[in-house]
Amino acid sequence: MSAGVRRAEEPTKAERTRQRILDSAAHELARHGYGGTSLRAVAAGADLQMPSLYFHFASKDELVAATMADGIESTLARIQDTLRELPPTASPGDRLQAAITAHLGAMTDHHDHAAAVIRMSTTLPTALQRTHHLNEQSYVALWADLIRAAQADELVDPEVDAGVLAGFVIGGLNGYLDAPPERVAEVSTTVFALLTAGRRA
Amino acid sequence: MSAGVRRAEEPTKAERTRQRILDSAAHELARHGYGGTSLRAVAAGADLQMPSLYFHFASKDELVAATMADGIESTLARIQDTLRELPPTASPGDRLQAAITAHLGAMTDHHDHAAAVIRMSTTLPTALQRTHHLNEQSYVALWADLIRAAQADELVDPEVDAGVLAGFVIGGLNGYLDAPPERVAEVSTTVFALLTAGRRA
Amino acid sequence: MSAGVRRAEEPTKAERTRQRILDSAAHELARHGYGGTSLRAVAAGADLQMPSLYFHFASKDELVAATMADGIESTLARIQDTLRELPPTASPGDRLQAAITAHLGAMTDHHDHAAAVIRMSTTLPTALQRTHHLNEQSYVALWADLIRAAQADELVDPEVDAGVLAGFVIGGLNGYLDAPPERVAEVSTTVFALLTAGRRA
Amino acid sequence: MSAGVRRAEEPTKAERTRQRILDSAAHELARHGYGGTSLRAVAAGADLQMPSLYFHFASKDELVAATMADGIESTLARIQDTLRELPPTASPGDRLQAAITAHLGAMTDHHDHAAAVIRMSTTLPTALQRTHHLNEQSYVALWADLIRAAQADELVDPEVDAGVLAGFVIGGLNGYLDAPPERVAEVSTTVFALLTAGRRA
DNA sequence: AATGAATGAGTCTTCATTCAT
DNA sequence: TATGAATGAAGACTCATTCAT
Repeated sequence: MSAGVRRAEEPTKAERTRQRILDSAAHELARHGYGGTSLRAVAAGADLQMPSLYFHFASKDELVAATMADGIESTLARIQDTLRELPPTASPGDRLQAAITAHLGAMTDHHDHAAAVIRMSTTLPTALQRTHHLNEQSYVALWADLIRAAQADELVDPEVDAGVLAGFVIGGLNGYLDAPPERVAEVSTTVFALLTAGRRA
Repeated sequence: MSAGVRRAEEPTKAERTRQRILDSAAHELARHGYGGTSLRAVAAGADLQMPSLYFHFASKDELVAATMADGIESTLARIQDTLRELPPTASPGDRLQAAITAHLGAMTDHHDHAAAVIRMSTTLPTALQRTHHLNEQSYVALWADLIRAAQADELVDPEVDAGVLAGFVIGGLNGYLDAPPERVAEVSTTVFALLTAGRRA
Repeated sequence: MSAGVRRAEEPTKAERTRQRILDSAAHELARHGYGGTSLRAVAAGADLQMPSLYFHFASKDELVAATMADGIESTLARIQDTLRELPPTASPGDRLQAAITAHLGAMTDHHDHAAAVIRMSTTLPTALQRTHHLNEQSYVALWADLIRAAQADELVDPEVDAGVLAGFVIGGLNGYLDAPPERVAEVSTTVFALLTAGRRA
Repeated sequence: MSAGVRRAEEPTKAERTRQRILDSAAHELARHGYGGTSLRAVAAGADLQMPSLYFHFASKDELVAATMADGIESTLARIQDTLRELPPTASPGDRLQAAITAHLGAMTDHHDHAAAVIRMSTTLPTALQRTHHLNEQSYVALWADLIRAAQADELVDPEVDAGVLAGFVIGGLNGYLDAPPERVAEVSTTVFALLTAGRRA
């Protein structure tokens, strides 16, 4: 305790515990879904007794909501950071390719958090569904924008509906959730080739 | 009943009840996952008391396994029937297009059964995972074959790995699980266009 | 059914089934007690479906009562037959020794039936306790008579209360319920020697 | 509580609850056997709700095992304490007599605990049988030693097998489980007289 | 004489949650 | 900041029993 000066970078003990809980929750939720995840297991994974969770989260649903937010935000942030770091000269195609790689990378790097979001989605209690849908839609919108830019560039077939295609691509990519990290490059290339097939080498 | 001859088409009372249970189970499992599905709810959906389930299935796991088998088989059968009914002159492209439509059609027609299979997969207890994985693999193999035939015909880019692509397509299509039936045609066209983009109009 | 003449010695099909049920019930009751015995197991042991028991017995309690009566009666009958078959010249000591051997013999020959009676006694529902106690008392009385006769003959210490001793002997003998048949003779001799120790070789 | 020093004599709240549960379990098990004892009844007898039992015992079997251990240990301890407190000058006969009285006393003082052990023994699930058998054998061995000492002293007929006799005596004594306390003296005398009949006044 | 189908009450057990400490 | 002790509701599953066949 020792009344030290607290820097922003040094997380509180409470904050560290909270993160351990979120990690454990993601781990369990990814594997057992909402209904199959018990707080006992979450607590055990965070080296805590069950009631201690209530110091950090008011209820199971609040914990689940926080876990999902954590997962979505980190994936979104990753893609946005990746795009932002591209040189201004990057073409729509470069941006699309980078997004694909970033999405696959997020899935392998934060496997449990991504998996929790993807797999729990439909088994959520109605209270949590609404929030999830909004998040999902804004993510689809991000991809639709990327695709539209590529279509404007004639890199992707302009006939295809960008929204439909965005949903298809996200669903397809999510199928590689459990793929080993070393296949990321291959999948990324394959998917990009598919989207841009027959146009500009 | 009175000593009548039983035709194959007249299901037993037990068979009818069993099917009601499977339908109800699919409904619940699709919405709440394995861990979130209670036998009480399944029974209620089949107009039965909970213990009556045990006359037809020995345990929750056996019921879930039967539900999954039901779902997979009906989708597989649908695709295979569709392909079989195509004229012998049908090209690999026709077959691929027909499969896409059949998959989407199965998802909308047997929504709950398909959804149960797709959504439960990862939250299954380990005992049931094995069976599921085998089914899944044989389904992926079916699609890989369709794709390879199209590649031989130069309709799909031969550079792309057929297995990877099959997984991607299935994942992408499954994303339309909840899409309204009237969009099936649009999605089907879009996906086919995507796969064959830039080749033979 | 073939309208045959029925002799007293040829048991009806129903009678045979009933006996199979009683045997199976004794087997289960001896091993699991009243509360631990399920009718399903009893039926299985008699090669029947559970509801079929109700054709022969109106309820679980009636079946249990019949099983106990069966067990007690057969043991009582065995001892009485043994005593009756002794020559009129048999001494009280001979009769006592014969009874001991008969009791031990009944326990090994009709092991399950004897065990059911002995072990279930205290775990019975109150409705059945009464009947059991009456049977028990008349059995103790039989032994008290045998002991009193031996005391009159100065073969057993006349100072000892015959009732107390009868209870002790029965309890002691019942402890050998699971003893292997080949030890019957040894136990029988030991017990008789104990009762008559120091008197008339 | 207020930061007090905990003495060994002051049992924890948990320890007190645990003992109440054990007492209630003994009460129920003695009357209804393993299969007939419901945790609901045990909890009620301990002024608890059923699930609260699981804070103290992980399962029904663990509770039953603890109850049996409790019963056996307390009886064993009682006899051993009694023997230890005898003056060094006590003869084998004195020791045997004291053991008989101690066994009967334990049965009346800790009636339920003793009865639970005695009556449940045979209806136990196989998992618990093993432990019980070991306890039983060491108890028989204790008695066999006492008897052998008395035989060496010619107080008990040396011809008789000490092991067989020990089993017989324990079984016989256990028959008095439900005897009223005021008969303990009479039974004790009777049994001792029986064992030593015809020898040394 | 026996069974197939079903059920209400009850089994053991786990759940999310509370609250005093 | 965390835990020890407890609980009401619900979980899957088994029970004895019924009744039409």
